[in-house]
Amino acid sequence: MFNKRIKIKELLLQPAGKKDIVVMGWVRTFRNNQFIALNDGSTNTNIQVVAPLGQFTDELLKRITTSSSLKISGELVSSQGKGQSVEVVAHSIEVLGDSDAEKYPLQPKKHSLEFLREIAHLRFRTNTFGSVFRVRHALAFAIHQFFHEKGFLYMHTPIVTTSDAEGAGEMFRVTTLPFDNPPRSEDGMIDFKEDFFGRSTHLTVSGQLEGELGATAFGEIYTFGPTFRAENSNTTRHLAEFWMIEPEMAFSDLEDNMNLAESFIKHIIGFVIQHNMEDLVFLDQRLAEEEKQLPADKRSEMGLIDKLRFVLDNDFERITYTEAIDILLNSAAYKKKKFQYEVKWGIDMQSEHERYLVEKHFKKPVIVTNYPKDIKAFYMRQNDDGKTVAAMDILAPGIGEIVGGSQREERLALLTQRMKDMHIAEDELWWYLDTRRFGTVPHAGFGLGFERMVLFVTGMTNIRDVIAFPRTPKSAEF
RNA sequence: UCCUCAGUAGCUCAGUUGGUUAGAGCAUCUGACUGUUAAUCAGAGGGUCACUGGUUCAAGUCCAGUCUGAGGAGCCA
Repeated sequence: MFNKRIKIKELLLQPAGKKDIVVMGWVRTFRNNQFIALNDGSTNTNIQVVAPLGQFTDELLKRITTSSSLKISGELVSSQGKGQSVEVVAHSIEVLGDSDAEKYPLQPKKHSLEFLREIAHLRFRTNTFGSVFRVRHALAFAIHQFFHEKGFLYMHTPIVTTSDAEGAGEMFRVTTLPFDNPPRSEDGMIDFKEDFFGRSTHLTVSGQLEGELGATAFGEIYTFGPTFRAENSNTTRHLAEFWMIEPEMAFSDLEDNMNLAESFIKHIIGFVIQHNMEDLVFLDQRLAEEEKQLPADKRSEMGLIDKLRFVLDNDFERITYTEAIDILLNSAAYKKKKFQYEVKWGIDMQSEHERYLVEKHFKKPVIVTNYPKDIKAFYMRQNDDGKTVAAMDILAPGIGEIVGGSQREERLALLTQRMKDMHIAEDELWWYLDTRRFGTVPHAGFGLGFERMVLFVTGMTNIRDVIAFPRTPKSAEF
């Protein structure tokens, strides 16, 4: 067996004196021809490996370069140096893989995030991305734990879909037709009957409609999978391929939905605080360092960890859309004409309005409910006032909309009327409407953009830095 | 897609009014040193100034277009 190693995270907790230790990892720095800072990705803290002078040949020592991979056997001793309490004295050093220092792009120095994006295949070997992706993993794990413990069923909804009815955004087409000379029907249109699935297909923009099918049988389900939008969005908050969590609950209304969303967000933040404090401390310091370069009024009032604790310890503010508009209309910012866009009942709130509510007025996450029906999707349940729907968005400081959800319209007649009004073809969604034909129930759900959650928890500011291999317009390297 | 800004060594950047052979720090290489903490000290190598075209006696510098990146907006999660 080759892998008899101890992970560095575990090794650092061991008392000095332990013999016959095997560690493997990649070299971060090699100082003084003696001291190797070795990292294996289990933690940002390196183990210091000491190669006593004279015990190893120059030929071997020359091969210990940044990011070369080593297998070290030795003994754990208390360190004579100041930076660490224990270190490994090497008895043997085996170079598993050389790394040509002249060609290796990462140096033991600070790199810009933009540069690291260009070498996304290697950026995991930096402290920042080490922490980000360990936190990302912990969040994913906590999500499954939360829903599992609540009795939700993890449902895998399809990636390739046939319905383009939801209108959640532009879609990527999936086809095997030759695009230089596709088959055409008599009217000159491309004949998708000849295509692989015998019809037009796309990558999914949401698993919600299929999720509702699951919820109306299992009661409570969630999805957690990749989602695709072919929008030409070039922002720090948008990806063409991103991961989304979409729970759906039968026998639930809008309030149940809000309660679920709030406890869900608190659970996963709590999990990371409990299990990833070392990474959070690093990210907290990184953010503080970053913000030093900003003008004073652009800096956040709280550090990263304080912000997460604050979210955990406080109830989210819950207001209706109508109340939100009133707050905006009565705000000093409005009266001083600080808003670029008009404020009046019926508008789809702009980023500046959401930011005002979250960052200036309430200074915490805000759940806005009961939006005008004209700016929301067809499946949202109509309220008795005839003007609004039972929708809810959760707005987070620095990120904006992090959750979008609603109670769904369970009444067939009202749902089909709404579809007619919005020119959505009923026959394409016959299977969806069957849930309302056979034992319909009040139900609700929401979607949470996973990467936006990772942004919030890590304090990173660009969504391309919290997914391993970002897909954005004109960019799909790796 | 729109607006703004940027692109000079492997990285981060400087480059004056358009004027001789384009600079610095870090990294790399060579040597010295050896309990270092992004080690230190000395020396060396390293450039299609994003690309294409234009103006000019002369362009890294001015103009136009293209590409790429960043920030903001829209769309949204």
